[in-house]
Amino acid sequence: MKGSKKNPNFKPHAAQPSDFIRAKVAADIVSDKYGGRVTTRFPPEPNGYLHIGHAKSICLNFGVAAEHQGGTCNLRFDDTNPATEEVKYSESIQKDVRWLGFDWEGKTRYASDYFEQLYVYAVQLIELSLAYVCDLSEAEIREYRGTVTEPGRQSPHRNRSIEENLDLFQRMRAGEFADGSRVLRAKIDMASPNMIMRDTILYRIRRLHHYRTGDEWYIYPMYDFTHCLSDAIEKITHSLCTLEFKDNREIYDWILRAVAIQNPPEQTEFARLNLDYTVLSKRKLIRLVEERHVSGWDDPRMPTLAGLRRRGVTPTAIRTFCDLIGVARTDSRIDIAKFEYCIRDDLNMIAPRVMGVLHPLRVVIENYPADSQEILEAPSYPHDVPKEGSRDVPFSRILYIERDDFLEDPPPGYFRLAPGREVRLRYAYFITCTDVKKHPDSGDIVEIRCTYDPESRGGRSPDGRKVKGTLHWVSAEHSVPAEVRLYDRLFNVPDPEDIPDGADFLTHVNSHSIVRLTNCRIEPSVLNDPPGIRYQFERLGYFVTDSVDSKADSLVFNRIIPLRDTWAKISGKRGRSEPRVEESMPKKKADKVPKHYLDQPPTSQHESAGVQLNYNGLSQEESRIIGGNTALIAFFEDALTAHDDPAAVAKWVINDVLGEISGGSVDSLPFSGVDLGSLVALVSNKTISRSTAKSVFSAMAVGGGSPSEIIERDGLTETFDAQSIEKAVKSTLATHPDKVNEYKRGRHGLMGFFVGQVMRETGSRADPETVKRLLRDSLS
RNA sequence: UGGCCCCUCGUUCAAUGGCAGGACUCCGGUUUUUGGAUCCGGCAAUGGAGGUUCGACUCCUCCGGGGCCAACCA
Repeated sequence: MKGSKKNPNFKPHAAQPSDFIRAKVAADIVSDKYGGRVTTRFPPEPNGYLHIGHAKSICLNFGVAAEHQGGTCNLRFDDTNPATEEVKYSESIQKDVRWLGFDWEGKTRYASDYFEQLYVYAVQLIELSLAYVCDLSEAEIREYRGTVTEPGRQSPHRNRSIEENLDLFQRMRAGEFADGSRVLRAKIDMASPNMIMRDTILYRIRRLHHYRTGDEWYIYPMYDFTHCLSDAIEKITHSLCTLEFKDNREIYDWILRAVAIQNPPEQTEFARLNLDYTVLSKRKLIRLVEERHVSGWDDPRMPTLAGLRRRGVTPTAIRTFCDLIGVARTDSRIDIAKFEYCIRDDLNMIAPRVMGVLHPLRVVIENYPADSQEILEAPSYPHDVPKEGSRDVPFSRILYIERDDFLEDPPPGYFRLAPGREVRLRYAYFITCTDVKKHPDSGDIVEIRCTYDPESRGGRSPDGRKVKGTLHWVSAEHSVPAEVRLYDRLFNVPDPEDIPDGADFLTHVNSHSIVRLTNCRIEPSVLNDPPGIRYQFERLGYFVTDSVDSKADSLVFNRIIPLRDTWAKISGKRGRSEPRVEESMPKKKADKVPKHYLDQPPTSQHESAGVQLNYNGLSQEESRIIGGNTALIAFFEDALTAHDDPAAVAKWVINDVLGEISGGSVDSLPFSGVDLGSLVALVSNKTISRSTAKSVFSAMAVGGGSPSEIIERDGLTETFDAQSIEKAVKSTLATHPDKVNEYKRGRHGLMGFFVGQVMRETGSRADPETVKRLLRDSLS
């Protein structure tokens, strides 16, 4: 309403519409459908925790609003089911949305705040004779509803008087009836092909304590009734939801129309997020928690925002990810690598570097005095990260390096430490391995003996000699002990929900998804930092202290994500130190080569359907298509009265008219069959070209009117003779010399481009065949 | 099986009926005191068959494949 409201999320330099939803919003602003207003909402039910799938919806709803001056996005709890909803969920959801970086206009909304208004709307529906109280039991209602292939039957209570319905509904509210004994239903159509529309249930009786309204209500509204009206109450303009609500759109519109909402909000559906190697359904997430496969909703392996936060993933990474994956109507499953990329990309720029050794191997620097030590200054960020800062790193005679940074018998391509080899200790010295000490019984390597080059302090040798390997390390004496938890994907397969009948998705949980390392050593500088800093442990990955278990005197780090590890890839190992899941299974994908497509002639199944039209020049297929639809037959025959050429008219009816109505009815068209017929006549007698006719057709589809009027109005009379086309061809070629060259070099696909340019220049009035001929002549 | 929706590189998102492009992955190379990051380059797609059109990823038909709907859940 008021464009002056300030929007905390407003991004003044919004990008161009980048998906179909933003395109629709932009179009609605141009057409001034809601007075230029954009109001969205994020409507969670407070019965669980938010996860990364919700993040997609949050980013979309808040994002779309933020991209328009004065745009707002409400946070509204869809709290109509007292059986499952709790304050703690409501609170955690608000916390998570804020953490993600969004804020909502004004107060938090609750559908439960609208219960009284909703009740009034329900009474209105009853008075309109569009709703009735039904006494059927739950099982009976199910039975009366029919199935997807059979129509349902009408409830025996469907035709109660308005007075009786009013009375009963009022008494339902007053608590006179038992739970489940009665419901309020919309009076729609028990034979509707859309199951949702078979007298949709609007209210049910529940003697339950609601976490906000307490014991005030005995009846609670259903989603389909509540959601559209809540949107209307909040003057939402664009109600965005996921694909599975597509069928519900019909009842959404039906209710708003029934109670005569002006400027009703419109629902648009988009595909929900699916991520490889994880599950995102509330039900499955609950099982992971309740059956103790994870430690809780905030287990760092969980895809919940709480889990991601504890893991150390940044809100920025999640928002970038949501931007990157886009919004569409295609069911999809995103490659987890994309998410990992976003996490690393953000952390690389913000995480200070420290050194930590996960699997310590003792190194003794033989020529470094035992009673000596020194402090090395190490930058906190590499040269390519534009941030300042450094920390002190102590060096001494006894060090730890990573166990797999030493190999007694290295394979080709390995350029870390090995007997006789020289490597660099990062920020410190060059060292050369002189000896290996093994356990007398097991033969395990227990210690490496090395010498260092005092001249190479800082990691550079004055004589210019190069070393290929650089290792991270800590001083044995100065480093601090820590537990480090390594996380991996929670499931072994890309799509854990895709399971054979009777199987359980839990059989796919990755038993190695957490590995606890308790002997790790971290450089002491971390003791100076407050908890919660996200570090890069150099050469290993990104880590953060665990917000629950880490204490000042017993550090616990979570690995957020490992660094990319090219060596692991080369050497055929996965990861650095922990068992990995088996390689990705091939994804399920439709068979690209249908095996039996030759089996059935295309029309065999439909020969008997509809009326077989009998006009000269119509193919069997054409007459079947038109004959299958009585409105279309009438339209077709109307057209014939204006232009008696069945073959030509049929092509327009089938290829253009059907395209225009896309599944709807010809009756909704703003022009008549006669108009179409006269348009075809103009093409047939060459008054206008076909391409001009296409423009005229589009204009007719938008505003109606007869072809001749439109041609007159828009000045589409044919004026393009060969000479003026020639001129347009010349100017087109002159403005695209580079394309001309490419064409002459053999890129003949450019012909379409040239034709398109000339057609545009002539306002689609030129004859394309002439254009093409002239172009070919000029380009040869 | 009735209705509705969807099908473009391995993945994902683009392309007013007119040059099939970007990102991630992968593969090379550059660079590097992180086998990270960077930079450069490369591989790679319109599910199939017909039709309309000068021209089809786009419009029409059929086939194939996938998804959603038969809670007093949302």
